Amino acid sequence: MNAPRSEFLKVLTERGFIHQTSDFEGVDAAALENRLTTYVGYDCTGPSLHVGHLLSIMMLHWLQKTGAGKPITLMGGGTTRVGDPSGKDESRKLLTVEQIEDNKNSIKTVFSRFISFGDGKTDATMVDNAEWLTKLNYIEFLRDVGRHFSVNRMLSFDSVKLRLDREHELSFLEFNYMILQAYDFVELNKRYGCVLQMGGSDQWGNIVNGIDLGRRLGTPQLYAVTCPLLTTASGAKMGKTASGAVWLNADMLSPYDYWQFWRNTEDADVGRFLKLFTLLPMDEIAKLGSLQGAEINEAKKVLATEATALLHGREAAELAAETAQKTFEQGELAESLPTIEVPSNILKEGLGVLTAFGPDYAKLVPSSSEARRQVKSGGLKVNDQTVSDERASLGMSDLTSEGVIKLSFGKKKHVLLRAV
RNA sequence: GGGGGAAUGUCCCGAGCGGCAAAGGGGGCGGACUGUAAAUCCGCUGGCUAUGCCUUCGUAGGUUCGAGUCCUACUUCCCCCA
Repeated sequence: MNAPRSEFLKVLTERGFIHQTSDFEGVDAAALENRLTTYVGYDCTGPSLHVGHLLSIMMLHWLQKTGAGKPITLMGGGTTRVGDPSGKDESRKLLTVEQIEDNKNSIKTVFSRFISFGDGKTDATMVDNAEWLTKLNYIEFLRDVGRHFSVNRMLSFDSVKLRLDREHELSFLEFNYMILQAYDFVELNKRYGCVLQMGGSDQWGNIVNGIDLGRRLGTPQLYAVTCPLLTTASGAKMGKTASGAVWLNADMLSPYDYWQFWRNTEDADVGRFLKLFTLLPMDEIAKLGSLQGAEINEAKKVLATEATALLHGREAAELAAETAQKTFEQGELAESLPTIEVPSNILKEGLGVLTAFGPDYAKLVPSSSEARRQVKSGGLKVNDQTVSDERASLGMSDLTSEGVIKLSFGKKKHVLLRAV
């Protein structure tokens, strides 16, 4: 792999986005000529994307910023009805068409934070593969596209092999997923002149299938670029918190919690994440990354604020930083912590601690039983006092002078109950 | 087509003479130590209106006071013989 000549690949390479490329020089050349129309596909399996998707979104961001080409965000309105078997042990429950539509609309909102849409040459476009996939005619499709796929070869792909090796069911429906994704690539080439597909490294096989299909169907040369699968330095899959995935939609995960997620990055990951998830110049990142010992906390704060600012805006990021500073460094009560409203008449009657921490109110623990266990191990606090009696109840007298009750789970997770 | 084996706690792997909320790991969570880090050590790891009740061992029935455990059928997978 020679040094890239295009700004686009230079940025991607030095920031650590690239896992594999099908033809580095080819992509480089297309980027130099600013004709690197590129797509990334997003399934509509959930109501929000999560940090795992962020890498590919950032790649589209750089694509646009360096002027290398036009970004296309492909919503998998059609493919989600089939379900990608990659990396999963079991097939997902089939989502209804309505659910998929809802998810799609909810997911869509995030992209405009990172790339700008419009009609200009490098403005991004959003398309939905339901547009063409739902209109396919089975027999025609088999004859035109299906004949180019070898089942022998399909069986050798990891996404399929994993299921077979583990003796798990793989339905014919899912087996078709890679064919549809390959077809998407070709279709996007025809419609938009798209020549590059990017995605996570688990998508490599699917993307290469698209390139092969394109060659057989006579498209210009297509390319693949994949980014590494995100793991933390200690090997854990990245993107999970106590309360689930690290969502990108603000209504699924507050900017404060999002900031916290980045703030808790492992030491060894700080430099890498700054390169991937912020737009800070490389020399500044190098400076931050070289901090040692406790000083590295400063770099983590920068990472948290910059990453949050990208997604939720500068103002929300700084508020989150400030909230964290009050809560963690000054030990004060920050009123900007995530807040749950509780009708005052419920407080007057007394609200059981277990219930208050549970899924009906603070949502800090998933069940009363879990709350009970946490009381035993000293993990729950009310107004910074460890809860020792699981039968205690919260009342109006627990309200602080600010009119709230601070509930804490562990050392890091805090929620305010506010009487209304 | 015939014969033999397997499916376990809805994160994963995996023990389980008929008395089982079910051994042991991994992962996760909490506590201690720290720097809101890692490593290490300790505890927890089905739900609930909770000294009790309810739901869990591929699916559906059956035997039994009692079934993850025995029987029958079905589903899926693996191995051997054709």
